[in-house]
Amino acid sequence: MPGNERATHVTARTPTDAVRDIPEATVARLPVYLRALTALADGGTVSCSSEQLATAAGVNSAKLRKDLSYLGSYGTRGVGYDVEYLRYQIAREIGVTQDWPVVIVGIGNLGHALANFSGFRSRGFRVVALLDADHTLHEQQVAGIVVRPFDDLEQIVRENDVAIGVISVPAFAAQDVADRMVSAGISSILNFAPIVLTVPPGVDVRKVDLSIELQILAYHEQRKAHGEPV
Amino acid sequence: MPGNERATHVTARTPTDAVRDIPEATVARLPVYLRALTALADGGTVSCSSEQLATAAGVNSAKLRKDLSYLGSYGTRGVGYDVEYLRYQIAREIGVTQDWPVVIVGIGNLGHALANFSGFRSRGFRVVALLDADHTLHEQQVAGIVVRPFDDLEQIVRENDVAIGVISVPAFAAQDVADRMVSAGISSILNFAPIVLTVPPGVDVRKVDLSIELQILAYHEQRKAHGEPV
DNA sequence: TCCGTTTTGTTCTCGCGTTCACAAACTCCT
DNA sequence: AGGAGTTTGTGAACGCGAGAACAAAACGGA
Repeated sequence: MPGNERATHVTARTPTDAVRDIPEATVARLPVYLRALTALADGGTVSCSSEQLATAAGVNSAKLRKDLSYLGSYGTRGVGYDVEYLRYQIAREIGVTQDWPVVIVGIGNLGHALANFSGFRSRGFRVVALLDADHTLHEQQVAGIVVRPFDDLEQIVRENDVAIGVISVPAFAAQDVADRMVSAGISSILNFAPIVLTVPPGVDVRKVDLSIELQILAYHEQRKAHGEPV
Repeated sequence: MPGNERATHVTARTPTDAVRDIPEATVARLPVYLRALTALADGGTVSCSSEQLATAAGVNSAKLRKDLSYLGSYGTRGVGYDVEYLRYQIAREIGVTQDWPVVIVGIGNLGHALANFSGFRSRGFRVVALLDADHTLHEQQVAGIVVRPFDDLEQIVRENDVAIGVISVPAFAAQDVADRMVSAGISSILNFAPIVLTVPPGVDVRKVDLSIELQILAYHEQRKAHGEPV
């Protein structure tokens, strides 16, 4: 995805700050590489070539090598990459060597699914709270975590130093939730509500939208059917 | 696909086929415009400028106009766009003026949430079947639809002319499900399993991956914290 | 009818991302 | 030790997308 217009990314950077900045397109692929490396490691693979890893990640090897080159030189020419070493380096670069605390707001069907999603814990995230405005849900346990009132947001963010929030409420409530999150100190939001969120500069928003994905598929599907009569 | 590596898009096009081909980046935004127009129409707005619509869709107006220009000239200079007319034109271009039949495979937590997702019906899709290999789920109703055995896939695809499949099974089962879908005749897949699917040319795959989205946020979050001490 | 105002549709330029192609560097074998 | 074979890391070319800027077209008022 060129540029990646899904993320509203605003970062203040000081001139002295000589941190390599990694292209957004590359950042979006690092998690894929990380997962592929984890799978290789689980399978007992100790070392791999860029070709192998690229295949596992579903990209071509030139792109993979260029992406990795932004992080540094972690391979050995003529040999390949040490799986465990590279895995750690990518995890460190992404920032998932320790767990990030996350709050989920909106415990409907989707919120349930998210709370139960095992990938959270295994991939560098920890759900510290489930919130919902509906008081009939409070005190209920979901995935071993008790659902609390939405108004507890500020307290929870403060106490757990939460930076990432997940919004899985209906569209009409999403902007309000986002506003409260931002004012509580959250600066990265993953939004499942089908609406365009407005947030101040410095806050990152990524959206996941089922109907958009389906409609993109529908477009191509229509093309196939139309282009060549089967 | 250079524009969007999330979709494996292979389309055979005949030389005589003079269908405008719309850039992938534009295709990905059309559903957003469609939604914004629907919201405007619901709010009673009859006509709007590119500026208004762009704001509602969260893009800048130049980009919006350029995107729309790929579809044709549906606006009036000095006036703007007729909301209902433009909405229909975009829906037609995407191919959601009629409903697309969809099957969902994997009725766990996420599958439940997807089955209950109201946006399906309202945005051009119709869930014709819920499938799961776990026979303890069969005969159960989810969102008013009875869960059927995975082995019914071929029959269902044939009888309902299904082109789009949704995969919400665990990662280890996803490739098998995809293979079965493809051989049953499905040519567009929305994959929620955290794995890279391999499919033959001509089949589109889009993936939705929660941990990847979170990890991208984590990367930027780490940067913010590191770059400037709050 | 004519002119000013508004807003679209399009052209142009710039920057980013992808890919190719190759030099550098490492291993292995003789 | 030296050469053949591998594989990484990167410089350069190319193509696509974003945004600015402007010409074309429609409307309204005098």
